[in-house]
Amino acid sequence: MKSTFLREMQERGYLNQCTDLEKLDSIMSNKSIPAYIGFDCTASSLHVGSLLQIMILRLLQKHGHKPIVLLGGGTTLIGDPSGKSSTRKILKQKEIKKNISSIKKLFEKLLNFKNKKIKPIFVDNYSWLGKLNYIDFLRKIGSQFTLNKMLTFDSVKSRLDREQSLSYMEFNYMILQAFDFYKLFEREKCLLQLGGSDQWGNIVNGVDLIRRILKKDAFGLTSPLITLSSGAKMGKTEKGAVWLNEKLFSSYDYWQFWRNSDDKDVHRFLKFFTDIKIEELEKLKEKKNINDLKIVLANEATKILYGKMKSLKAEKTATDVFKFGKTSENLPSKNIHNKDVEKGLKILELLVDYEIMSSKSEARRAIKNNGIKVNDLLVTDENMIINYSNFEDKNMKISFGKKKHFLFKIT
RNA sequence: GGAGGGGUACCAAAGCGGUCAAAUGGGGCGGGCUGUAAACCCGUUGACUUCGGUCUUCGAAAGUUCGAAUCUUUCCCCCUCCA
Repeated sequence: MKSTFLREMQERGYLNQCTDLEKLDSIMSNKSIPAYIGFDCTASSLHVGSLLQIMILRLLQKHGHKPIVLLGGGTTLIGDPSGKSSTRKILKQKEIKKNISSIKKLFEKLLNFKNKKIKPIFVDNYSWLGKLNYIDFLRKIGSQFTLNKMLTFDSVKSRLDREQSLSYMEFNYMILQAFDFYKLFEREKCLLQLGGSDQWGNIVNGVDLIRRILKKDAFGLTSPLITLSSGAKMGKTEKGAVWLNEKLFSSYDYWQFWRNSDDKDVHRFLKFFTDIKIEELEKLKEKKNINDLKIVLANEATKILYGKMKSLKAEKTATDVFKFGKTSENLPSKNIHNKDVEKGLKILELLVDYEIMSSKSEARRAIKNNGIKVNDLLVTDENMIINYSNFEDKNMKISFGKKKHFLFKIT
């Protein structure tokens, strides 16, 4: 492969399927092109499930191509049926707008805005989808799609095969996404759409549409679906989704997320989710054992999202807590009122009130199972009262299990 | 439209008048071992509790009964076969 972008895509394992790899290679090796990835705006942030796509956008920039970030304000109103077994709840337009602006901020952290030539373009497909005239659209675009073909696409077929209902609205999703590509091709000369392998059908439809109407070549490229070695989908933990937003998922937890990767996932993840060069990775693999590589992974991944400072801080906190068993200032902290401490607070109430446990029953259970520690001392009595004597320097550490630690500070 | 089958906890699935807050498996959580891993082992998995119990749950509502996840009626939803 001649194109440096495609070569690195392949080396890093981002490459799954391409509509015409050879031709794309010859184009990309000759000039800089705009390429786009669409993102759903169903939540106020993206989670690690979308991280691979973000890494690909970064890679585009690294090799001198211009990324277009499509935030699907229009398509999110419809809901992509790909890979879903049932219709999702449909969001209000207002929420989607809010989500878009919040997701945009995330990209501002992750992409390069300094170099004018490759500065990302943000587009919201509502700006064209929202204005469509139904009849015109059917005549111009709808006529290019045959039902025969649409019914063969996985996203449609799997729903029908399993006799799960698929609304006419959702059925139209792929046409809208195809239309997006067509629009971006016209407006921004966007030659390439990237996406996860579940987007293949949608992407191919766009490529076809451009060929039919404009008689021009466009390309589609998908990345593999990343799963954990356990087979689970990436990005869900006991805390819920691993969000790429510090308000929803702290940088310390984010660091921990990577640190706790399965051995079998570490090498892949280093390639997928860090900026470390492939050759350097090979050397690292020889130098470090798997457990230390996890620290490298956590550091590098956290660095990309939250910067070097926060990454170092998270590592230091982790070393303090896990290696030295110390209480670290940087643990997730909770403020506790002076008057509560003065009165004395039952441990059960404290655990529930400060959202470490979701109910008193759960808290009781945790204590019974030796899961709760106050300042590293096992709590054996569920009626224990927390007061000043538990604080040292206005600080108290409460631990649930071996990994979840919280620092309580008196205010 | 006709004939059957079914909706049970996070998921799958048993129970088919009391002993059912509901077997079993998966998942989750905690403990042990370890490397903050995997595998394995143990415990736990509705809420509240003065630890005696109490309250709310088996698609929804009404009923029969001393007593219902279990029986009856109506309604909603899903599946299979026929048209």
